[in-house]
Amino acid sequence: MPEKVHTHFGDSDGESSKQAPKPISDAVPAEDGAWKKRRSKKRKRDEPADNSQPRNGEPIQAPKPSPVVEPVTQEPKPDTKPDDTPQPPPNKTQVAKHKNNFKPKSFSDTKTNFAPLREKANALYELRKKLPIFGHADEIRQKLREQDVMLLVGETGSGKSTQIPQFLVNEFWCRPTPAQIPKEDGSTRSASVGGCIAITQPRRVAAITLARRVAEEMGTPLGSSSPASKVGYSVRFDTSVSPSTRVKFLTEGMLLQEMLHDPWLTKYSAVVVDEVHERGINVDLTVGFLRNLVSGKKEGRGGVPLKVVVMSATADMESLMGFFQEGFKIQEEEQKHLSNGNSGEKKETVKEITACHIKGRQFPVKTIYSPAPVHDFVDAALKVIFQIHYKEPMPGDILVFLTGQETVEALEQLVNEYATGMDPSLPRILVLPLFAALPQAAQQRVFQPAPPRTRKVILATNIAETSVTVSGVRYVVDCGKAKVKQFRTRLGLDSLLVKPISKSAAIQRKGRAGREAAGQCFRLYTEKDYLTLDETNTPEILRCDLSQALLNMKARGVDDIVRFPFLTRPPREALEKALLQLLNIDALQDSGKISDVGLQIAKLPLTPTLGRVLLAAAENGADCLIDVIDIISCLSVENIFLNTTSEEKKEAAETARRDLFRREGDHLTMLATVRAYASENADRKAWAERHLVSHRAMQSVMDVRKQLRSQCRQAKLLPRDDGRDHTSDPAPVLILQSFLCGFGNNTARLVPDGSYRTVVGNQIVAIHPSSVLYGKKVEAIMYNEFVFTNRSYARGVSAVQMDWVGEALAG
DNA sequence: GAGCACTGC
Repeated sequence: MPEKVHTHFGDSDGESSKQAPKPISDAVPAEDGAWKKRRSKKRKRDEPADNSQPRNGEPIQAPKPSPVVEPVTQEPKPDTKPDDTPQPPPNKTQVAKHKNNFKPKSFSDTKTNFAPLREKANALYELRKKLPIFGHADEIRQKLREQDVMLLVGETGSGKSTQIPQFLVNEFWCRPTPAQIPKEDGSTRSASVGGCIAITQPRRVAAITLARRVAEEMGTPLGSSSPASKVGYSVRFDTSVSPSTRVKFLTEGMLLQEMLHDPWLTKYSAVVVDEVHERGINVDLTVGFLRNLVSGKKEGRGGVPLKVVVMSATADMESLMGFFQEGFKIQEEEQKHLSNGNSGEKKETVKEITACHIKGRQFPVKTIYSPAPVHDFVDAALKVIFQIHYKEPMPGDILVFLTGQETVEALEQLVNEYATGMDPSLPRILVLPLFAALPQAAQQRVFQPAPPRTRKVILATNIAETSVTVSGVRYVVDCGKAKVKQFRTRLGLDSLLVKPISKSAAIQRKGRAGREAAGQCFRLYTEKDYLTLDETNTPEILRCDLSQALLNMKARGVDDIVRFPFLTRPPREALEKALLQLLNIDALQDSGKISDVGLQIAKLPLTPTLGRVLLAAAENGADCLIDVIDIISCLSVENIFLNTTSEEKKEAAETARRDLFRREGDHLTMLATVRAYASENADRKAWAERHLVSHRAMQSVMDVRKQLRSQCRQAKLLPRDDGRDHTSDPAPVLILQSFLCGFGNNTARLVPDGSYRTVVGNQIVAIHPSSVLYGKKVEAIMYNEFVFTNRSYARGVSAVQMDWVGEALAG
């Protein structure tokens, strides 16, 4: 019997609310967790026929003009006479010389006429002047003339990501500088150092969007569209730069990759590290290497300084300050040590790290806590959604943060159910789910404006916290939880668990309500609970398998891992485990130095284990390698098989996929799928739809495959001109044995009670239901992933023989 | 009987 539900949400800010909350619809569920019982009638969500989706699974992008143009509330300040006005267009003769195959992008029509670009830039300049950061331009320039390291806290909406590079690009220190660089034999060579600014981003879309925006603001074409382009970007599978590039946006991974070849970053005068607060493992490595660079002697740069700007949205700058100061202190002590006894020498001025805090432009967001602890946040969210809908004026969409697909779909169904019983005089409700596994076209619906008299209710996972901005949101409902992946060193297994978020994540979620107007954030937890949350997110470096990070460091000559400047030092146990794993796959010599195998693996865009598999396959011949590359490509993208959620489709899917399934397991099934997809020359998209295979995922697979093949050709693991179609039958035994070279530890054998137990550690493990071997009993299995969700699952599973496992483990 | 979010010459 549905009870009458009253709004429990008090107003925590002490501001008196205008009126007492009204009771909301009678039609709100009574029992806790009622949604859990409704899961049986899930509706289908298969990849729709749509040709407009971007290629290679590029994350969704809101169709908004730019990531930085914020609503303007203040009067423009008097003109500050900046010296970074848009550049005059480069002369036409220069452009005309390069007539051949520049990828025409959005600037194709302006290849020889930059006037429109300039006009646009001039118009944008008016907007730039109003950004909160704009008034700080001179201060920032001045500080960086004197110091090499700057920490910059810029709240959301401050404009830091687009403006900082433009403030700096015309500084005197930002020009290419002739330098003498010592060679190994003691002589020197002349080279030019600097001239470019790099700005790192954690995500690909962000790097590309920002580059596009800054190019517009600077009145220059983007990337490779013209040789005169001053702004470019570089992300995996897509690099767009020109000989004149001065400002380059890149992903952190890309900068790390560049550092493998150019450890002194000689192209750059400055590196701007953006979004440090997100603390992905790549950003930790980046700042570690950068600290070594700025506090060292810079011999590889011929002494030319590198400016480093570290930017964050949260004010936790103290640890970063200490981090860079420690680097300078160590350097100073070393110098003191060297010049010992020479006390008359003038002491160099102590280097300082400057800091700058820029207020953001956000509208106020009122926080409303739950007065009592919430047991079922799906149920609580349902009530709050209708409370908002009944009480609050239009317009104003609602963004609800949930933990995963399951809770999103459950709440979706509930909201739709109760919305049908609503008073028809009320505005309608449009429920839109949003999570990464959702097909592109369904994700795009979130960005379309709501029909008239309709309120959008977006039910999202963490994807909406950082990766995606939805406009129109004035109300945020935050369940206070998120799924977090945690690597457990001792068990060698990943867990995906629902955990409370951090304060800074809670603030981030709340901020999503104040981007366009004043908003409200309903927290489905008490204020007391909020106060007990961690300040910041746990850095990824404490939560993941470190073997790839360590191999990266070793490949850059960091032999003593313990002395590496970690922003947060991982526990010794985790480091040791990673070292052991690298030793196991022969990536390291017994001395701890990197081996030739290790060096080869480090250059591959793969985890060390997958890299090892690739090298092992190469030893089994080119045919085997070609096949293993196909499989590895599948393993390094999202699931290639679509979920078949509806009953009718399920049977059709089984039939359609039957010719792809291989009894050897998931690996050979993936191979069959890639081969069939690749040999489909007529219409791959239709083929994918027929077989319920994700076309988006397969496009990424083809990108990775192409990249890996080309790298293997370069490394002479594959013959140069292997243009011919690969048609020989696969050799399952060789393929699986190659995989065992990397995954020998990821094996389990069937025990008499019918369950599988790991060969190393004797732990119980179940085959994941997504596997073709689900429910099958074989002598032994090898798997790519060992994950704990509700129980321990092996994912990416193939049948193997125990004697192969023995051989692989014996080395 | 199941899928937080990112990323890589």
